[in-house]
Amino acid sequence: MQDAPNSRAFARHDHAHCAGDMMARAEALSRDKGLRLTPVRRRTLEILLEAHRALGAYDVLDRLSAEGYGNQPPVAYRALEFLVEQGLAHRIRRLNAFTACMHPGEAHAPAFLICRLCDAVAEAPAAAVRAALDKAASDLGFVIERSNIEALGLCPACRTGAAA
Amino acid sequence: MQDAPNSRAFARHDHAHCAGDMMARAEALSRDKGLRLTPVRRRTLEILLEAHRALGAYDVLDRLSAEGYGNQPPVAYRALEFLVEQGLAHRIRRLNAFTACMHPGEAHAPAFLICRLCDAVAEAPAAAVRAALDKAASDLGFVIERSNIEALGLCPACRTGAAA
DNA sequence: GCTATGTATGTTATACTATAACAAGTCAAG
DNA sequence: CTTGACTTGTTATAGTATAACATACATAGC
Ligand SMILES: [Zn+2]
Ligand SMILES: [Zn+2]
Ligand SMILES: [Zn+2]
Ligand SMILES: [Zn+2]
Repeated sequence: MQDAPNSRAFARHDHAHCAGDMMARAEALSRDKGLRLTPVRRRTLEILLEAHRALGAYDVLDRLSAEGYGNQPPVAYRALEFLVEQGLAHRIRRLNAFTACMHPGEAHAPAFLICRLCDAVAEAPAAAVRAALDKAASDLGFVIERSNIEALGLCPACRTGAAA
Repeated sequence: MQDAPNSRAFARHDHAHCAGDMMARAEALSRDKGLRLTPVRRRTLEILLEAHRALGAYDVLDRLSAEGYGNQPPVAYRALEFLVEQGLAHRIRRLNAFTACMHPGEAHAPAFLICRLCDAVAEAPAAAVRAALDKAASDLGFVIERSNIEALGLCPACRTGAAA
């Protein structure tokens, strides 16, 4: 059921462990905040974690419907929207896709690094980036509420492996 | 034919002058680089400049077709793609929209500040932001080729004018 | 218990965004 | 005037996202 992950977020790691850890954090977070991490929502998050790369809403929907959940777009979009709002997932606008957050709970304004060859998506720590952005905005009198910082390029593996 | 601009990029200015200036720059740039700034492409850029805010591809298409150009999506998408590739316009992914570049010719990695109330879009200087992003990427061994930096929030006018 | 209320899910239908593929026209070099 | 590169137009279709309504489920009062 699970695609072979073609991304390791730029570094080999014990993926089963990392996914399990994220789920545990998500459940703790839901308990603390009184959120309802229902079966569809939980399964959606698991799907994102298993894929370990950005998935389109319809990719998620395919998997959900194959497991007996609704098979219409709103089912996936609503679950994904919930996860994004709660900070458990992020939306990658450049890819029209979603990815599980790797630092749930920690307040963070992430930057995403997208490899154009292998489609890996890494969530880079971006406190400094966000600070610079806040500065640029406040110079114009603008107050930032949400931000999307996305970069396209080559991940370490693809950079050394291929010349394109 | 021209919408009342609801944005002034956060500052009053002589819009006719600013648009004319941008067109002049675009033509100079095209001459220098041997590009073909054809009627559709030129008109598309003018439309973006007149609107002075981000326009969807279909908004542009409506205007183009009303003026006798083709009325099918590829007409607009191709002209917009050309402008973006030549650095004469930018794509705002958060809005599925396009906006004329306010600094054509100058190498720049812009950040876009999008007001969620009045839809104004400002192109903020973001050299510092981009530098911080490059640093974050290189720490992970990632090489950035293109980036989208977009922020949603409140522009100065909407911040003082309304409490929402 | 039983109902009222809010929330979540399922479903239908449709709107919006984007591109593939091919045909026809334009332009400049040779 | 023919060739070849490029631009525009058109048809058709793919891909992304949401509105609106119906049903089911939970929890909290009564
Ligand atoms: Zn995150
Ligand atoms: Zn890669
Ligand atoms: Zn620009
Ligand atoms: Zn505003």
